[in-house]
Amino acid sequence: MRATIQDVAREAGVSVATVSRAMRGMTHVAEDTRRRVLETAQRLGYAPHFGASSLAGGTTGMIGLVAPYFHIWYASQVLTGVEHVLSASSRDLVIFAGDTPENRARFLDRLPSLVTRIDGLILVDFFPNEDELRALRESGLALVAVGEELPGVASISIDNFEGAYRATNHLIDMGHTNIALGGGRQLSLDASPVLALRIDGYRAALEDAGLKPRVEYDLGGLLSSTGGRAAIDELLDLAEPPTAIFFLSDEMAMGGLAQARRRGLHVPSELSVVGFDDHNMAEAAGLTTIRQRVRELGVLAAQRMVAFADQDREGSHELVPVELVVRHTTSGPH
Amino acid sequence: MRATIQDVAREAGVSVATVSRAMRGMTHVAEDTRRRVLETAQRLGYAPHFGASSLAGGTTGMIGLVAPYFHIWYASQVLTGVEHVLSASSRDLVIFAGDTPENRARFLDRLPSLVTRIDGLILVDFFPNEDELRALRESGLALVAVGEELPGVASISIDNFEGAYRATNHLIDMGHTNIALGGGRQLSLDASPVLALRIDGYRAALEDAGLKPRVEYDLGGLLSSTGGRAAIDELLDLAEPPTAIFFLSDEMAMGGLAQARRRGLHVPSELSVVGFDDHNMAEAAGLTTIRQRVRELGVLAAQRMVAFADQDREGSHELVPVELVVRHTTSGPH
DNA sequence: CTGAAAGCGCTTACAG
DNA sequence: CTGAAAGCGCTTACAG
Repeated sequence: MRATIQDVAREAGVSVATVSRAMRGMTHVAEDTRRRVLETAQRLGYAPHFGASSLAGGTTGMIGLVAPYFHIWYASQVLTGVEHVLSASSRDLVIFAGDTPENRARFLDRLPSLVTRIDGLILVDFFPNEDELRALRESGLALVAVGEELPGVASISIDNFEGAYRATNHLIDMGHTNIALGGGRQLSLDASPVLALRIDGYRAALEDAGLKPRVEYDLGGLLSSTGGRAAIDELLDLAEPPTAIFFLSDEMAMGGLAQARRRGLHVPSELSVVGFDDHNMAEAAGLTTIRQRVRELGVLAAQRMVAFADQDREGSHELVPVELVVRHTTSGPH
Repeated sequence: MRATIQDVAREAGVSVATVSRAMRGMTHVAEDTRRRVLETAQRLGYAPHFGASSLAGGTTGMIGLVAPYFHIWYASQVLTGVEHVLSASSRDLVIFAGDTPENRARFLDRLPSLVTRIDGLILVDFFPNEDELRALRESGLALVAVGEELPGVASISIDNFEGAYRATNHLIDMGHTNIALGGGRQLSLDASPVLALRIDGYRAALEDAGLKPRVEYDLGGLLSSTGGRAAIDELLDLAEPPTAIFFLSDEMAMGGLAQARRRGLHVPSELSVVGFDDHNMAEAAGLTTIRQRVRELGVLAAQRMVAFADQDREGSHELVPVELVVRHTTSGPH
């Protein structure tokens, strides 16, 4: 049988109220009493009943996190960052996947039932529309968004525009004028403000250098290694192939790198390649890329969430800087 | 204000007991009544209070999962598999990281308090020692282990021995006799039965083919891309370099591939390479490897856990088969 | 600093 | 099929 607060109270010769106070480190408990209670609890293997605490206290100490997936590099990095902070402050993490539209809808439907399960919710790349955002707000949960700026809610993201600008600029600095964008031709940009920002950054860099973006240099393909392969194939079919390509993600870039090699295109002498992410395989691939410290996004989000417990919730946006990492896939054009 | 079961009962003109039964789909409720209750609940936006339910009912509908990390390929794949199944059966997933010895200890210490938070626990690559296993058992939580066989607990893993055997055998079939093992010189094998099994598989394949394992062919390095680089460097320093290498993981193999290329060693003509995992970047790299369907491990574990709710818990071990995927990094020796 | 008591919102026998 | 009531194990004013 589990020991209850009653058992501890009896054994320690105090009331349950005192046990409750002592266990939670509240003030106004004599040191002597506290010691005795803690000792007794330890001896009986007592741990408060979670449900009873949350019913009586109104708080759960659990934080939720929704992300599209967990098996992709980005989300898994955020997850680890969040987990570290939360476990250090002895909160637990409940995760929800919102991969398909149905799962998202189901998740949103469950919001009312989540309110008694978690104290706050971290949204990773959630990109809610107005209705969804309203539902989220009305839930009353503490909210932190990572990966996007959400009006009125605390949010954290990297500077996507700046990252893409720098990647492109690095290529321009090396003398390239014909620079393609791997993944630039996307089906639905509305769904991902992140990609839209990167594409804008690429364009801005070109324009600031007096270069004209060319439609045929916006290459298709998903941001995966398969997409990178497709982009390279498309590039090789161009009448005037570019001398450099900026891929919107490292996985895509690495897929592109492999395909370029396969098709006999030497990198960087015939084609310079820049990625985006600094994926954990990027160093091995020698890939020049934009490093985004994703784990840190998770850390900051969790810290923000933990801070909510104390002070009140402010909805400001925080931008984490990115960094250009030059490795071996870029050089001047020949 | 949240609506409570009282509110619904009053509005629907029934008792709270009836609301409770109707909401949970229990039998012995008139269809008419149920409809009315559900409608009212819907209208009031009622959702049962989680803490109250678990306090009164004794069950939480939450499942825990511990893994060393979540940002590594393997764990994140398992996680996604588990999440899919659990969310489909409307259970929630709470995650715990046991990366450092301190975190493991902390996690184990919290076991008594977890009992009222979760109904069951999925252990991913946990490798508990006897004491830890006893603590786990005594918690009374439903247990499922993935990645290892745990005496007396339901467990699921791939056939590590067989996978390594096949990888090595593929190399032997192609005519290689000098086959190195990337990652074969590990510091502490006790900690990872998984690696021990793979190493055994490699040795067994050699011996079955009448080949002698050579100590100097057990290459050091962690199972990461950095480790792969180190292994290749070590290999190139050997007096009689092997013509093939089996890496204990794909990330390691990909790191090795990159380093081989950098040092001017052509794959596969000068060195054949086989990995283990079928990591999502392996296809792009053209890497011949052993595919382990990790996501499926997660699916099976979660299904097993869900089944526990109904029937009783049986502690059998389930082996998920692996598969050799031949791509472009292997050929005969020259 | 400490205790008695109400209350949190459910579920579950027990009757009917 | 339905309801009244006890009970789950805490926390929190309120007194003292």
